[in-house]
Amino acid sequence: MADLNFSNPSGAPDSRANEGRSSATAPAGLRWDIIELLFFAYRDFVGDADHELEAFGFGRAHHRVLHFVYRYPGLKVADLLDVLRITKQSLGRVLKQLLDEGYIVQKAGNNDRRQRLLFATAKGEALVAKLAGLQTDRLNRALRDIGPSGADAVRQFLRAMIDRDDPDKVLEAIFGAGNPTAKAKE
Amino acid sequence: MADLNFSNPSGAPDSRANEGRSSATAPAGLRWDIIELLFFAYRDFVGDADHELEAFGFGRAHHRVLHFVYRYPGLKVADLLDVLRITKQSLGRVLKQLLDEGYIVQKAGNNDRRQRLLFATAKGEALVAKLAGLQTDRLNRALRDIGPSGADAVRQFLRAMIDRDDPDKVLEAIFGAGNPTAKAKE
DNA sequence: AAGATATGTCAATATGGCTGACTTAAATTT
DNA sequence: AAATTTAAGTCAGCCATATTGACATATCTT
Repeated sequence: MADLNFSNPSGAPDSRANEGRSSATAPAGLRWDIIELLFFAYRDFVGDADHELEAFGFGRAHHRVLHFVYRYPGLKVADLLDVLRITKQSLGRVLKQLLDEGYIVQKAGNNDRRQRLLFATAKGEALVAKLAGLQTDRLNRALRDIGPSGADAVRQFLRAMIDRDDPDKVLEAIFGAGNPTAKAKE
Repeated sequence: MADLNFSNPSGAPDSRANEGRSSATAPAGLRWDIIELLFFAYRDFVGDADHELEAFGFGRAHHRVLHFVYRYPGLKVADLLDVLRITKQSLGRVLKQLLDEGYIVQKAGNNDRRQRLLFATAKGEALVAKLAGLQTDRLNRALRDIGPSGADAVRQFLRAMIDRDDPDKVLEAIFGAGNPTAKAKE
């Protein structure tokens, strides 16, 4: 195999992997370690679902749509656009497939019959629960060792990573109601 | 604006947002909350860099390449393919741009002159450090409130989220040497 | 009646993935 | 020395997912 380490076969500069800080900018050092851990953790986290989705001929985009429609039944198309931060045209393609194949249904709003309120069907629920199950398995494994207080720290960390200006409907639901966080909504 | 809540304008099923468990699979409930927090946290985390990259005419793919080349100087093309889990052809396009525009240079390996070892130039370092600075700012904000033990929990959680079978060179560096667990690294 | 809004759709384009086939140069094996 | 394997690069084309701009339709608001 040769050369499996990062030793320096060409006399070039040494690895910066363990520097802990860069010479370039931040006074207290850049958080290279967490930046990379987030990259790999998220890659493998979504990989669980990606693999399963292939069998259905779906991609990550279908998963995101189905997930939020299942979780927030009656979501409007406009809400979904806010949450996913994509354009109507991009959503249209994916949503049409999910509708055509019976994972989602639309109902006209009662107050405003222009609106198309979205709901997951039983078929849609089954798929989204299967995917969430895979991801939950990984999360449970990762949370097992750090205890309840660690899990709380993780939740608090993730919440604090999210932009709070201009929240969409889903974020309002997450941060608004029964979910007071470190500082709540401020 | 109308209808800013998730109340039920069409008599449809209630929101599942606060269920805590699904009727579908997992015995102890699916971790919907963390699944969603991860989605939003990662979306905003990479959004910091994405926005800045636009000004350079680069995309997320360029960032990933430049990041790992900077962090692990002398990385071979084959290593990069393992880490990013993309094909040679996909990498080729972005790598060529980064080479042409002077963010990365290649050197032939000493032991094996077929290899092209990759190094970030000063120009490349400046860009990658700028991007890491933006992401570090967000991380610092998020970690500030949970204290050192919370930060350790987050690190431990993220490490446990990553697949350990078939690790690439970078993961070997992260998990192998001076990084027995959530501690050390300094 | 006029205007604004919610959704859907057309056409064109870009990015970043993919596969398969092939070349070149250099290392390794026989 | 010759054959094979390996590392990298490239060509050609395909697909998924994103983009913008323009426009149609139905419906709500004024």
